[in-house]
Amino acid sequence: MIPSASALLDWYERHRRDLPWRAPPGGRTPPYHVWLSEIMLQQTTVVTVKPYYSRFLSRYPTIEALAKAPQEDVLAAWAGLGYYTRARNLHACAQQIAALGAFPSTVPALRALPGIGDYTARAIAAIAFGVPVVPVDGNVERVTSRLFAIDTPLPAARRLLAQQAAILNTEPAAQANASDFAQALFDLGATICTPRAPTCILCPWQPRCSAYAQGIAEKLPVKTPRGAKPQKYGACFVLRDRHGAVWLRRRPEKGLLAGMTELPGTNWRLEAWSEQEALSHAPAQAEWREVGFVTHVFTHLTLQLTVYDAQISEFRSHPLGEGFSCSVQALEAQALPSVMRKCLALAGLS
DNA sequence: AAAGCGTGGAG
DNA sequence: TCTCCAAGCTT
Repeated sequence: MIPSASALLDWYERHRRDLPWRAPPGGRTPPYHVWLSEIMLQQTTVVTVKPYYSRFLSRYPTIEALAKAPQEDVLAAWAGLGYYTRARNLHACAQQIAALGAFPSTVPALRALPGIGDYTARAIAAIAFGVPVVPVDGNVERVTSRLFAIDTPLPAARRLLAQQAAILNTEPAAQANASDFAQALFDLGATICTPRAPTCILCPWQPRCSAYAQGIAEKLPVKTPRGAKPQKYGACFVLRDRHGAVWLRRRPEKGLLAGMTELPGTNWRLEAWSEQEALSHAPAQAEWREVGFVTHVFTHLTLQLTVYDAQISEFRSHPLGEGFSCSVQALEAQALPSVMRKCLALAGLS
């Protein structure tokens, strides 16, 4: 039996979350805002996104303003949010859309843009343009797996769950209210059909939920466990001149933290570095002092950095490698990822 | 198509 | 401390 779309829409009308990128009932969020929020929300919580979203919109009120901005500035505005390829794709995407002259409104046209995959294309189409499609994100996968009691483990079950989710969309009420229906599914997953301890008592779809009937809602969806992440080691150097400025450099255009600003340092490897070996990678000869360690967990590795600091009189009187000088006041505007901000904080900066 | 790609918060 | 998680995309 197909759960009733109108039951969900009624529930949504009463319990919808008030979010910065969500228009009041009856209103419509501009596609630029929908798109920006969707990119920021990829693998990122609402609480984390909120301050970034409002800051980003004040800085780039229109997609044209974003398109014209230097990539460095966009990365700086994104610093701390993670998954920095999103920011690079966002910028490239803004330029493509600005060149088009209008925001694409169909799933295939959206899908062709950088940083927009199957999920995001459907989300923008449904939310901003009312196209009757269901965006299948983690919320919808969870809701669907419980509704139909699908215990095939993710990510193998992804296609099956997408097919089942499409069944939800066969009702006229769902198709006629595509924007609300999509967001209602998100809210159901975020507030009722939660990963742990779902509140099935309050769920508008509880009478039709197969997992609830079997008492296995909390066990779904099943996920294949992932392997342990390797531990890596590195060292970085906080070099200051007598004016207090810091020596920084830009990371390579590909790979981890691509294009972001960093402290100069060693590469990151599985084997720990001896002090002597680490210091041979220092940006200058100086009296280096070990400040301490920073541990940072990335998606696929754990990194331990040894932080050294030293002071010299003038940067230009030393043979420094690639890099640039940055005043302490200007650090905030740099595209410094969180791991680097931790290192700077340990050395007493920022 | 499996792996790479950030971060901070909750339990 | 540790594991899992949050509106996934790209190669």
